[in-house]
Amino acid sequence: MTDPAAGGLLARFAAARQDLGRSSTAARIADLLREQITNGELRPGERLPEEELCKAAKVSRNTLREAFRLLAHERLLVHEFNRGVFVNKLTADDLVDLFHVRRILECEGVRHAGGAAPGAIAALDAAVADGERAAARDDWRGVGTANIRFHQGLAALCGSPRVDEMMRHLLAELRLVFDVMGSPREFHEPYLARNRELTTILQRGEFAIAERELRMYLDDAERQIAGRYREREQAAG
Amino acid sequence: MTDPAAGGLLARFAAARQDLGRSSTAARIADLLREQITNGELRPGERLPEEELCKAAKVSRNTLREAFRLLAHERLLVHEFNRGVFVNKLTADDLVDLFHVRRILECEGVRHAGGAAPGAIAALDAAVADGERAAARDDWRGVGTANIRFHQGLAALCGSPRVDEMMRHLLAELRLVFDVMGSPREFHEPYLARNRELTTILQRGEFAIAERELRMYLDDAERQIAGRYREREQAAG
DNA sequence: GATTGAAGGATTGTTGAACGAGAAATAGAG
DNA sequence: CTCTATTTCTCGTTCAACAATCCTTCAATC
Repeated sequence: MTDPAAGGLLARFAAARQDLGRSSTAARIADLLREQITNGELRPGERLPEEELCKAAKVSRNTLREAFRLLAHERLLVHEFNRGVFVNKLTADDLVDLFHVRRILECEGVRHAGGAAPGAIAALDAAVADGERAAARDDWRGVGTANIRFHQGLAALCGSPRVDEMMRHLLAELRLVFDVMGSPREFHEPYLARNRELTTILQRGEFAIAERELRMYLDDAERQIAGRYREREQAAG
Repeated sequence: MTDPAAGGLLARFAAARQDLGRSSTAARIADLLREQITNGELRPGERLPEEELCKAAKVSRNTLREAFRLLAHERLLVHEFNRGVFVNKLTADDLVDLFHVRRILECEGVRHAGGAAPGAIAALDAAVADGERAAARDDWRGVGTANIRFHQGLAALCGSPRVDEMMRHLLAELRLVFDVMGSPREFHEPYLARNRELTTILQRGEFAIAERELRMYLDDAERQIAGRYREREQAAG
């Protein structure tokens, strides 16, 4: 095909062509489902009946099943043999593990931020600035989205496509938890300033300090979410 | 269903029952394909034609497609829209990234091995012993399998199900590389002693030393594989 | 020789109908 | 209430069909 040594115009043209509507219906349905899960329309524990969903989506049941398989690997759906497919419902253990792996990946990124690609720290700054702008116009969903981008950017300091993908999955799973957190404002607001502070420390090249700060931040966030989880489970009886 | 507080006999029975033939045909076909990929019968770059494969496996094409979707998330297969499904072929960049992420996960495990679950270091010892036994009877495939178990065990020192899964995928991908490594004996033999040494250091509780040793080990392994890769690509012209 | 365009064949992606198996719900008896 | 049997629902799979796309081959032109 395209000679990899040819760089420039031809390589860019080929790459751009690759993106033009070249996705399967199954992938598109998976995107749709992912969107509904992460924006809260499909809730944790909810069952996804094939017949209903394929009619609503106007696709065949086989195609829907392929989409389900695509989403199962992101842990957004849980496939239970002969019982159907459910939106994943995180347990307290899941939460502990999620934060554990976040610590591994995000702290690794921060620890080695000195060797990160040129624009990686600038991207953090941009995410924080976007969050601040969204807060200024009371767009708390936008703040949440910028926050997610910020954390994706911390792991991206590792400069590893596989780490990036793992982090995407972790953050998608974490999105399932926002359900229990109540007001987006109340949840996200305190972290805006902390994101700004972390970014400033990183820009100063104080990576060990940044790592320490990030650990405390993640500990606090975990404690907060776990606390709400416990309340929720007690309220459910 | 089973009361989670009921522990003991009933919980163990329910868990065992969960494993009894409760997998779909799609999952079973995926297992079969995974086995063929990891033992070298299906080679990197090879295309998997649906019509042929579904006839050979005696399943319907829809079921085979579901199996493909299941394997794509492990990066063992690459799904190219409208062109078919291929056994993944690792690039030199993939190799660098694989070792990068291995360093993150395995070194994290070793660094914090002091807090690992009680049997975790014993499991490393068992894997090394199995490798030594396999070598003694000239079973070099068995040595390779024990080596993989050893590395899975290093990451398992983290005590995280998500890390375990990530590591499983990394090691499965790495299996794709063994194709280029020639003689299993030549490849695996030097690492037997190093696995034994690493385990001994861990058993002595010298975790920082173990981490240093593991980094050198992974650097050496990476250099070796990358060298063979370059040779192979030059030989291919 | 190289390049382009057209045609044909192969295969992928999707659809819909059908059927069997397993789980869940319901009904009836003690 | 518990237990058992039956019914209903839906999941998992199969099959056949068709449209769309890709790949290969061939012919024409420079």
